[in-house]
Amino acid sequence: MIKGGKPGRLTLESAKSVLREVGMRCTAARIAVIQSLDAARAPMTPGGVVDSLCEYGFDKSTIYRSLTELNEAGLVVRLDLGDAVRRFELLPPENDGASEHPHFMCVDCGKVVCMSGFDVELKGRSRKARAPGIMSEVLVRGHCHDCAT
Amino acid sequence: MIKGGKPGRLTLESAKSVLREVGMRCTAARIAVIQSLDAARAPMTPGGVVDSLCEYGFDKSTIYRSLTELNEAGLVVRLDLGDAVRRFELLPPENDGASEHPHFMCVDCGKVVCMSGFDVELKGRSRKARAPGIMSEVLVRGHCHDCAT
DNA sequence: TCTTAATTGCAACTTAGTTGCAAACACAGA
DNA sequence: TCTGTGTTTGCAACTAAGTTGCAATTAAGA
Ligand SMILES: [Mn+2]
Ligand SMILES: [Mn+2]
Ligand SMILES: [Zn+2]
Ligand SMILES: [Zn+2]
Repeated sequence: MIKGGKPGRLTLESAKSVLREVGMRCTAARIAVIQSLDAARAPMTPGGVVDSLCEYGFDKSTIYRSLTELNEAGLVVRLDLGDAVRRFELLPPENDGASEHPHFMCVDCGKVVCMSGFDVELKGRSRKARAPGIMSEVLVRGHCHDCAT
Repeated sequence: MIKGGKPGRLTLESAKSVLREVGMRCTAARIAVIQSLDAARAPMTPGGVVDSLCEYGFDKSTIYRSLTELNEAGLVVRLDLGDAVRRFELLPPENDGASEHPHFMCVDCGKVVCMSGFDVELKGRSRKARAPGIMSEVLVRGHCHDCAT
């Protein structure tokens, strides 16, 4: 439970404790990356994180490395949302696996939405249709309400 | 209806007629791209097409341009399958829209499978859950049967 | 405070994809 | 079949994202 933070905003202290919990050193770059991801309402591209933090003097290689490390540590998920760019999303604290959810991306405006309230069902049209594997992540592309005519 | 071709293989003549139907000139590069996509059993990355055709002397810029043009002409769909690489897939002749289907990509081995026999249903967990837009393309990621332990 | 391994900034590098332009080409019409 | 014209190509140079090696800096435990 985070105290003193605005809703949806990690405090400096909670960002630090989240790093310590996974055995990573608390560095300015990692904290900045976590806070940048936390401030965003949708998954961010690496370039977006770089843009948002380079102006504070962080190097792009540091940011790329931080994103990779945070992902390997399980604090951040790396999403492949299908516009030829990777995106990173900060997992909620005490992630119990329930945070997996489909994502929607608008093919017109590029907007990405977390479909946290949705389940996905794949149904074979014929009896013999067999799924090619075990589903772990779903991406839906289409036209968002703003872009649908 | 194509005559004289092996199943699933476009003849030279049918590749040409497909180009003429959409008002494009029949050039060696475009025919080669169409045949390369046709020979593949799964959507191809631009790099894959480049690799398969560069050795015959085609330039990579020509191949990239051909893929874009074939896509704009509606002969080829461009899929964004979520590994930060675009893929291209030749549409079947007399495409009636029924060729839209979900795709599966294995997060371990990268294999891509066309899930032509499947429908996707998105169900909101609560009554108020509203889809963020109109679904047009679905990608499922996961572990294929070969890679699942 | 000191020590040491982890992390950073930098600059050079890699690789996919794009672009401008002159030469080559497809094809409609003669 | 030949020709004229607009289209397409190959080339080489370029752009932009992401990666890498390494010396300098820093976090954190002793
Ligand atoms: Mn999400
Ligand atoms: Mn397909
Ligand atoms: Zn939109
Ligand atoms: Zn696999």
